[in-house]
Amino acid sequence: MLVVEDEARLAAALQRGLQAEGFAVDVAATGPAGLDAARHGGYDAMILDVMLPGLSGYELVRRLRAEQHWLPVLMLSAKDGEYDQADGLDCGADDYLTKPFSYVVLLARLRALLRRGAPERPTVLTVGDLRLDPARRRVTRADAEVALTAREFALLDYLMRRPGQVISKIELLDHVWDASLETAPNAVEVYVGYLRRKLGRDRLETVRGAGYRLAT
Amino acid sequence: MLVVEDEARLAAALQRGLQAEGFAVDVAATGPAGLDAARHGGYDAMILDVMLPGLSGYELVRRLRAEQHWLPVLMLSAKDGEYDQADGLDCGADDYLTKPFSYVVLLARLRALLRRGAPERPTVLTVGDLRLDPARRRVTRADAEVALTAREFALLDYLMRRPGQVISKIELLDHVWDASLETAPNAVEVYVGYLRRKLGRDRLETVRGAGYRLAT
DNA sequence: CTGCGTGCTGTGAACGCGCTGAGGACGCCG
DNA sequence: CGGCGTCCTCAGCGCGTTCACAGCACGCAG
Repeated sequence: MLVVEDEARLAAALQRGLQAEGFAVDVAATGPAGLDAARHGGYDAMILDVMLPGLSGYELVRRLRAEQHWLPVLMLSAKDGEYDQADGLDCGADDYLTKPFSYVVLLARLRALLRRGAPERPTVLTVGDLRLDPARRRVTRADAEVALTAREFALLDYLMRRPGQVISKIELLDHVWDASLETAPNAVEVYVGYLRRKLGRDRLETVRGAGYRLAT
Repeated sequence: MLVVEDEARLAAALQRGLQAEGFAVDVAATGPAGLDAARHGGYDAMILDVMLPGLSGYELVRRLRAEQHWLPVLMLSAKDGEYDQADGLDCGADDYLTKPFSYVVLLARLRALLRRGAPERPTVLTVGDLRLDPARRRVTRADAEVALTAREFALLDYLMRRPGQVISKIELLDHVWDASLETAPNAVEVYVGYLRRKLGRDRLETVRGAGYRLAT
């Protein structure tokens, strides 16, 4: 279990309590430290405070999800207004608890979370000011809607699930185009071109001889 | 009555018992199957286990409510902790029973639930100036009544429960048409055409290669 | 500088998706 | 039995999408 909480007393209490339940518990006191620990992996779930020094809980989850980490996250917040529950869940948290909370409730929710297993992928992908919503089949760039054809959408979808990574044309052909169908590799170049025109020139980088990369 | 319970023996017992009381009973054994059945509508109430394969009872109710389904839900759980009660009810369940329970109590609560009727349901679905009343089987557009056939109504009903989302023809065929029956996908196109003529051209958007979306 | 390889893009053609009108099958009612 | 409404299939058409091709731009090596 990973606990990310800056308030020392609460963190210690959580650690003791969870250890008593048989969990192995690590504590991180700042946003960046928490993110690093979560990235490192090996945890079954994370308990995460919203108000953190260095990096908010929201931002932390968003980054984690962007990097394809699907660790179950239980969020804690003192707020019940300004930031609401919806915000937390939208960011990719799996459950949400407002302070003050009963310890029993926390445990129960944690167990539920572990039972449920890894969360499904979030409903919207976000990279920079780019947003892609698979359910609504909508793409926005800086809140302006961008009309994409089916193929363009599928390609961008694939790229946005691994932002910053270089993805080869072959891989794109295999996954975005029907594997069986023999299509010229040039098709990828063509569609990258289309996307560049619609999304902005420098968003998709060419890595000569290797593939393409979505700028983060 | 819809019973969602994965433990086969209990499910069978409930079915028999309820049928003896004069209810028509369908059983679903997994979370997703239960959700689909509940979505499809036509039930007076649902008996729902919390621990389900695929999708927890909590999540199931949450999604159901999010989609504007106000079916009365009686939740069953092996837990009796503080968490489960509160959380089950928070999720939108209407009553809560912990296992093991007496069959008489179950029946009594069920009756109470049915008497009480659907929970503060907004009796109509509203999207823009479109209104659909499932109970009265009526549809109005800008307060003018629109006459729809049964199939048109079912299709619009399904679309209005997920406004803004793209819904594929396959999904529509599965849910609006009888799953068993093999119907040509073209039927969907035809009925979308009918609806467009009656509701206005730009209310139903076509997303080429993906499906249809009800404009919000 | 020339030559080569890789990637970009404008053109245009074929394809196939989705829309529509026509009409047949079926059930309901008088 | 005939009229009517609904459901659904079918075939044709329009048009957006997809993709191949060829010529061009650019980086790199000799």
